[in-house]
Amino acid sequence: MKLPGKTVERLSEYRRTLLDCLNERKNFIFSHELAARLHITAVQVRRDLMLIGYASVQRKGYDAKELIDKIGTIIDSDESINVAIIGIGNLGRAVAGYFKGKRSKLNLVASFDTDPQKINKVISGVKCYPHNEMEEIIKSLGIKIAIITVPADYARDIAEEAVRFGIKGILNYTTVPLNVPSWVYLEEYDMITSIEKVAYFVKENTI
Amino acid sequence: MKLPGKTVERLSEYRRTLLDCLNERKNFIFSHELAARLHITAVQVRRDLMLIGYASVQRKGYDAKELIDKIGTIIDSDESINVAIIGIGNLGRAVAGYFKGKRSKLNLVASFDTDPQKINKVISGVKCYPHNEMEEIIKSLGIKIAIITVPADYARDIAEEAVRFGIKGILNYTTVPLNVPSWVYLEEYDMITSIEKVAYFVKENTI
DNA sequence: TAGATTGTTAATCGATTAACAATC
DNA sequence: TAGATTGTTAATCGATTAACAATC
Repeated sequence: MKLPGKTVERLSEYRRTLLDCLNERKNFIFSHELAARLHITAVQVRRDLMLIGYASVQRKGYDAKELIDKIGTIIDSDESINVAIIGIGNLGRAVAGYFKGKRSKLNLVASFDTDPQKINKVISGVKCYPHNEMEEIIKSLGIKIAIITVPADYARDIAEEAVRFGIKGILNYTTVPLNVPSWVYLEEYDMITSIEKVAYFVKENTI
Repeated sequence: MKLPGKTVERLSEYRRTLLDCLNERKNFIFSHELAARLHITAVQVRRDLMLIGYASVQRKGYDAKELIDKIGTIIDSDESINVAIIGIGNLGRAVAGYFKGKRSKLNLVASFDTDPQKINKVISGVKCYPHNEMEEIIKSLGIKIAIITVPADYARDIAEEAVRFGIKGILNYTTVPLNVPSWVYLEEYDMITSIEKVAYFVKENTI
């Protein structure tokens, strides 16, 4: 089932919001409550859940536990997926932090760097391997997703290598747009763009 | 002139690509060349530039220097805008790094944290102030934009304070959706969502 | 000239929202 | 029951792409 990208993003957010609900001992939630927590509309919630074929319990709302499981069957893989962070500087460590304590289908199993100070140490909970062992480690651990947080100048080469070694999905946090073959899924995020966008709309709002 | 958000994002990217061109001593660029570097279509480039009213030099393409200036008049403010990073952990430091050496209208002038180890030190090129001086510093320096990189549990309170002290735009990197008044521009980015999205489409591509 | 490139309108695509009958 | 909530279709909105006349 190939869902719209935006729906996939929201499903990820629904799931985490529902986990919060469970922590609050709130086991059922109405569409408008879920919507309010995420600052979207109730219609959007219902439409997304319609797309994945989940129905509420009438008069009680959505069963948080059930819906969490349902979302899992849609967006998670059957087996766990191994992930690597390439470039374990400040940004890489920040990203690594998000994996800590999260038991999910996504396992952060390696990081790569060229700094001798970092190599073979455990940084932010994950072992850092030298760049020249990338091929071996990616293949032996079956790593499928790479998060690229290297300095801009290395981004293109690193991505090309990662793809050659078998990576199937890339999350690119460098400011360099990457070129990947069609069978590799690429998601790019550029912090500078975001900051400039905020500045633009602040300006427009105050005119 | 209120441009579509997506166009604003691309203008930011055009500008940086054009700066690369100048560094390569490439002073003129055709729409399809600019498009190729960003992996978008030439039509999109031309349409965006149409929206800001920039015309090419026939047969030579766009004048990089001129277009950079033109984009500046559209997306930059007249005066510089002061920015603060709230929470100078790994992510905060990574973001701070993007400001280094960039001479733009956006000045990173302060960071805030509660860790006594960090307070009153210069971290990643910017002085870190204690959390309890936020009001004073935001007001005295006229800080207009806050980048929030604190742990999730503090996000809501920090945002509420920032808004109360005069912040007009927020870039939220925590996983907590924020509630802000309508006159504050809010941009949110959630790394977990992005990673899960990549995992979903990798799965769908390989089915 | 012929071919490449452009700016702009119209058409298409995709995502959000409005409307509403059905349920409890 | 009356009111709240739901799932789903149709309408709207916004963004991208196709089409094309104009320029050099």
